[in-house]
Amino acid sequence: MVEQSGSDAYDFSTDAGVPNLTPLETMRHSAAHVMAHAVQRLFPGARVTIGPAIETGFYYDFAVDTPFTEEDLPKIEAEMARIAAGRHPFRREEVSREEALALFSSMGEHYKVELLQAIPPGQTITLYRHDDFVDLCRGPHVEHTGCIGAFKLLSVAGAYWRGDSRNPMLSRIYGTTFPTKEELDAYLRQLEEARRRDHRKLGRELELIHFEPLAPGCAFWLPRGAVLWNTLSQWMRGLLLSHGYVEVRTPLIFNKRLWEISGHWEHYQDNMFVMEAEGQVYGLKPMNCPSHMLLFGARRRSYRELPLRMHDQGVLHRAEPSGTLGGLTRVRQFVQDDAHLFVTPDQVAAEMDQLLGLVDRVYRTFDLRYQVKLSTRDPAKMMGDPALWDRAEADLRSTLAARGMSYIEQAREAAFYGPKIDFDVTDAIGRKWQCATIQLDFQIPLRFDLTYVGEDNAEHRPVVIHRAIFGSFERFIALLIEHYAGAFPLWLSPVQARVLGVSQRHDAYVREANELLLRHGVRSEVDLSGDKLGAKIRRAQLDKVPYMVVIGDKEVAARTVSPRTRDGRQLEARPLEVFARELAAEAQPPPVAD
RNA sequence: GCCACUGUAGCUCAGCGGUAGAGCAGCGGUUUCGUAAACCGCAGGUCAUGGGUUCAAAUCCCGUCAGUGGCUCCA
Repeated sequence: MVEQSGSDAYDFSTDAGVPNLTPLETMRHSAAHVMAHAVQRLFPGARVTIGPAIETGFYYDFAVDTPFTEEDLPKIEAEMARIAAGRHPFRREEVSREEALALFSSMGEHYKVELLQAIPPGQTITLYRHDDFVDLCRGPHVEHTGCIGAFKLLSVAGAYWRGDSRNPMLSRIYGTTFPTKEELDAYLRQLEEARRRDHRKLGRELELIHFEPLAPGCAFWLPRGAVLWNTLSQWMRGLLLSHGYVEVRTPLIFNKRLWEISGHWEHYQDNMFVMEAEGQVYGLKPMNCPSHMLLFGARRRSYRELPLRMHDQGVLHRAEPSGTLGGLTRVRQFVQDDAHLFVTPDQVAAEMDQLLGLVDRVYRTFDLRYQVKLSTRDPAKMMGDPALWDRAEADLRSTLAARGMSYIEQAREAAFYGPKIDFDVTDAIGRKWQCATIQLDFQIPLRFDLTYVGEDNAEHRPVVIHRAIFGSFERFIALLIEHYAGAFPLWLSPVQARVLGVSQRHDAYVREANELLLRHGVRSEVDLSGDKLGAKIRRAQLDKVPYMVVIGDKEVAARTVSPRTRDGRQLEARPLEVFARELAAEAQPPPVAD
């Protein structure tokens, strides 16, 4: 439901200054204090830890013997309301480290003691008090507890202390607050609205996808979902082939020895599906790169072949932990619009530029907004030649800048094998999902001992770029379903037209019109139910069919059709042939090149 | 994997210790109807699953599976 923001008001280790909270964040953070106060009144054993404002509200993590349940929330809300009504002023207090340690030790707040010990020497330590509650906190806060706005507690969750799964699990309560009741209600309504366009709900209602408990994390694609998939898959092929890619198809199952070469066996065995046959151990591929490395290395390669752009829509499997699965956004079986580019170091910048253009073209085609993240080296775990890293990171920054793309840079977030650029898209309920990704890899060519023969007749090491634009078809389609709320643009619509007769007397011409549309390549179907036209229209609307083709006495007599659009417009009657040609033309996919 | 919650007909949900219900969808019939729901009838469920408590369990307890919201993870 909520995304942890980067601005943790208690993270003393990374920010020496006073946090610069917006008024809304200040109010939310103060609400977190009031919630902690309420919790400690109701649950005297609860120990406080941290409780920041986040993008959608606030949370507070508590150490308790028995975790909170949702039934506890109304009680806590009621107690918060009492504290708010008391209008207790927030009081800031600077104390010495010793005073603070003594205070929190005496209170048994050992998590606060641990936080205190992490504060760098010389930094001012502040307490914030209201009524009889005290918390270690940098502030700022609102004037008094009456100023925390219209609040609501939303959910409980487990969360590891300091975000580390080796640490104890704390009990987190999420809440939100807004300056006015109206804004809070608007937010809650917006959450409701978002649930209506959830791809899991629409995917079922529109008969796109299906799941079975016997195949957790693996989607069935129903006929209409399969149309979506195939349409996107073909369009992507066209786009990539027109940009100098070649397509390959590679095996799903490889001998364990391949995974030992690639390093997966050592690091990611637990996330792989492993099987055995005739005494040999095999693994289902979790990614395509090793197969592509084998293909590149299968014969001598010349510099004249580079850049070599190898596309593969192969099926991948990852044994994701059960607790992380969800709808189409996190699955165990998926397909990426994957490619590996084999390039010389000199070609990196130009390839990056082409890729950024491709990514932008694709996301503009679907009106999807994305956020760009550049991840640069972590000196502690980077491998390879630092000069190569220097140049690659500089290339990435300059190509991003040259295209005028705004991005956030995340230092130390790169993989050990090279820097990367990720593109995040937000789903209906505000969660961010990584879709497109561009990753430089200096290590894998080494592991597979890949070389090409240069102009100088000597062997050279290529650089590999892993890249996907949709990311996975599964996740991308989930986001498209939510983005369009199931009302796909014509070229993607699983059903583009449905032919509806006013009465069953018109059935013969209804069938004829449908067949003509099909022959023109339009994805058309008929509604031959005995229902009245109104009911057929209603059903087509709910199915989000772009064109309803109405046929009655007039149309039969004149050999015309009367189209109605999904957005309720009634178009003028026109000859059947004319409509079929118009629709076929309008249903063409967007161009893949200018 | 960890924390919390949920699992009743294809879908949405009611029932919450006395032995299963509605609407929609489906099927049959009547109606032949011009732009978001015609009418009548029928059928459909070992109440996720395995165990336990009880005279009696969909209802209470435990295990398992799956889903949902988070946390960790996402090469």
